[in-house]
Amino acid sequence: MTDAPRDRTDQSLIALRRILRATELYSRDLAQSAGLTPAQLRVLQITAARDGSATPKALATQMGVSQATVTSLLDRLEARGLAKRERSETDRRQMNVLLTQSGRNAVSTAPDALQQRYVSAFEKLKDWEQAQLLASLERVAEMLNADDMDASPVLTTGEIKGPTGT
Amino acid sequence: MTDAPRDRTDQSLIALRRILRATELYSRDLAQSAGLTPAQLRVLQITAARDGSATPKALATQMGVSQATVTSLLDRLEARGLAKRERSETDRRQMNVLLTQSGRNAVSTAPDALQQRYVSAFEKLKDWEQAQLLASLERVAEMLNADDMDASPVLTTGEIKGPTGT
DNA sequence: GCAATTTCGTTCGATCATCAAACTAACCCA
DNA sequence: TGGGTTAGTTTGATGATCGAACGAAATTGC
Repeated sequence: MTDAPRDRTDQSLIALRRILRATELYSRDLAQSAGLTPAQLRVLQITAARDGSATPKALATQMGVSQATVTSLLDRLEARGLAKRERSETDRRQMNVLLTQSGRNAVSTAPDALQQRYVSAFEKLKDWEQAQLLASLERVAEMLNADDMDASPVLTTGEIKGPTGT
Repeated sequence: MTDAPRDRTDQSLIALRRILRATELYSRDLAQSAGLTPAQLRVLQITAARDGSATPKALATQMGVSQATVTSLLDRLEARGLAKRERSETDRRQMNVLLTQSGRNAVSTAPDALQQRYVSAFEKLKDWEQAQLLASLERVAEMLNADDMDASPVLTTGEIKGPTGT
């Protein structure tokens, strides 16, 4: 009973962990090389990816942290002149987070190392290999995501799935 | 409707990010459900995986954090009776980190949710699909790990080296 | 054998991330 | 108009993380 098909499950888990580990360690170096913390860089990246504008709420949701945390991250980024806040015109409760020129610089100065490395390797693959890899990754993502974990930038009205029910 | 024939590279990156995101958010819930922080849980898990004994140095290396950080994590775990430290006999500079019964409990009480979810899905796949998925994951892990995982410098706009010399 | 060096872990001081709870301001609905 | 809801902040607390300085043990050089 040593190496049954069980083995494959384990191996795939190990591979998955290697992927996670590599990217995690990477993201730290990456942020550091831009003089930022991982969390701060993520705020900038997400904002940049959203066309340079985002609300704290959206950031909190997408990052999976509380709004209070986002406030504190924004405070720091603003203090360093990487982002700025502006009241929304249409809904004056909301703030629009905008990147400054410095902020945009920081984002492009810190190219996503994971992305770079991965992309260059991916594009060296043969066509059918790419297709295969893509299918596999999507499958894994599905397997992990199961339910709709919110990948959408837009806010969905409705309650927040919180395990703590009051 | 959703996607125009987007580039495969992009799509695979998106899938990869979904994987990372899912696992990251997951690991937080997971640790919390065990009354621990993610970092603390990882110390316990790594120690458990090493047969219940590890040195701070080894933990620091594997986790990718400084030794000082490990010291502080161990202080907390020890204070809560989840782990304990013992001087090594063979090399009295070293400490052996050991799990207490509580510590072992905590590890098994916090089943790796990611693992659970993934495993059950994986094992539902057809045999050839499993093989395919495994191959793909290992490939991606390779792509990310690349032999020279050194803290690569910043930018390097444009050209990207390909040290894929097997 | 002994001084110099390296390795292992800790302490200290500082910065940052993170949260919950309480709070303000704005929106919305009836 | 007022009650309920939503967006964001403030506050106070805990924890993760690091670098630098440190002590102790091992290793190396000679």
